[in-house]
Amino acid sequence: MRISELVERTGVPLATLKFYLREGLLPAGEATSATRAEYGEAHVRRIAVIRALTETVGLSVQKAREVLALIDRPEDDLFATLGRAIAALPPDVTPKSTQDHPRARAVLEKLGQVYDPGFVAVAQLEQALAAAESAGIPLDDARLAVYGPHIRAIAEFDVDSIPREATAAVEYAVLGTAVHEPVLIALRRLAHQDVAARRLGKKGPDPRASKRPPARGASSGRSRPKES
Amino acid sequence: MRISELVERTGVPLATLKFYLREGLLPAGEATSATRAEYGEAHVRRIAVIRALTETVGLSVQKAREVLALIDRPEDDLFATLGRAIAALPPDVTPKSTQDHPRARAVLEKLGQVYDPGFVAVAQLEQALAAAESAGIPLDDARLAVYGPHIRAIAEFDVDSIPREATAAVEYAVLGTAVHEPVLIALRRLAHQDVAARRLGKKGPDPRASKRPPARGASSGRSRPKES
DNA sequence: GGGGTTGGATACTCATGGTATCCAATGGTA
DNA sequence: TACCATTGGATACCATGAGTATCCAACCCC
Repeated sequence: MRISELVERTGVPLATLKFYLREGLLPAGEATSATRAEYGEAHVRRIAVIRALTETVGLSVQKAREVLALIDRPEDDLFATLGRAIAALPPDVTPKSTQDHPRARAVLEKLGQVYDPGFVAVAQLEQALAAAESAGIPLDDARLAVYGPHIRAIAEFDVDSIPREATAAVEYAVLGTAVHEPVLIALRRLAHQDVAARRLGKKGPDPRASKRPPARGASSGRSRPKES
Repeated sequence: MRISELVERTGVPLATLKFYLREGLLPAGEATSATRAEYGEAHVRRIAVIRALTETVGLSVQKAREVLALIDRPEDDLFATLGRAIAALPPDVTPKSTQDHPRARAVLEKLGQVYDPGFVAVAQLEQALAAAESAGIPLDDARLAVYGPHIRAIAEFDVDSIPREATAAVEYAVLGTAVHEPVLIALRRLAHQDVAARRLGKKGPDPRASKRPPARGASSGRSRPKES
């Protein structure tokens, strides 16, 4: 298909597609002449991934390019590739990687995970812990004892669901890590609202008591208050 | 203390503090004369929160101001305030709020939570689900069955740990929601790496052996769920 | 064979998030 | 009391990022 059809199919403006082409996010179509190139379904999909990465995951064009490059030319080592992908994900961490990450180390030790300062995610965790601390809400042991196992269970499912085949595995792992984060965050926010509504005696026709009803399939509440 | 001391204490440049003052993120000090104002510990803390919100949580100055305003002048309704805070958190969602959110609705129904299109977080979830889908990794039932309960358990702990006292509750809830998100994300990334190392035979930047037994609740690695 | 796409290059715009200058009033110190 | 560095406040400036818009010349298809 021609580029104008890509515009129609994806809803992305022509100028923006040209920008993605320029920036190397979107591979060029197959040139059929000096002024014509042929694009395929792969381009449509790629554009959707670009938008997902930039708009929803919140990556800069630069970071999105790095992630896409990992998918396009996966290193043989899934583990290292995953590490590189994580380095491209927010929050950006200042490359003082040589330094010690005391909070992260303490947390990882409590979780029984290896502390390796070479992991970018360790620096990200350190930064997040420091931020929580300076906001006056440090991650105490009780909270960690809750967060740790639940997050680990999620991560185990994630890793188990990675396909075996090497190329697919990289793409699945990299995109899955990035793209499910906003889902988890949104689920937590909604759960907060749902739990808060039930616990804190919500106004409205839901005078349910403080005990949590079965989480799955147990609908029956309705009409939760809306914010603004 | 004078502003120069704030600079020392926080490490934030004077020009930047003036910028925060201008933008209304940081309240003015108590003026003692036309060219002198007194700042206190509260200002030091506020600056730390501003940095946490902008650098780690990734809020724009505009959004950070909204969140801080909620903390400074909490509405009487914790629930509504929390909703407003969530609306300031990324990802930014296009305000087509009237519209239907089919994916989010389906997910919430499966979780037994109420679907209320008025929640900003519902639109955020819809966007995240759509992004996952277009990246080729939709949230299938099996994954939801894992994510849902674990996230809910986390959310229940979060809500239970909100202090009773009204003013403190708002600050705690708002900052806690925002500031623990990067922690959870970092924990998941590290858990991915840890689980992957154990499952797939580790070869990271650190050749240290993985001597720990298969961690909690682990089923050994099969793979292949992928149903995209 | 001519008008409407293209590809490719270049230039421009807009919003953010700071920085830097300038100024005039201080006010602590000598 | 003189004086100069420090403030607050206002305004101007700058760098980056993410597109947008324009041009142009080569095409293609009708």
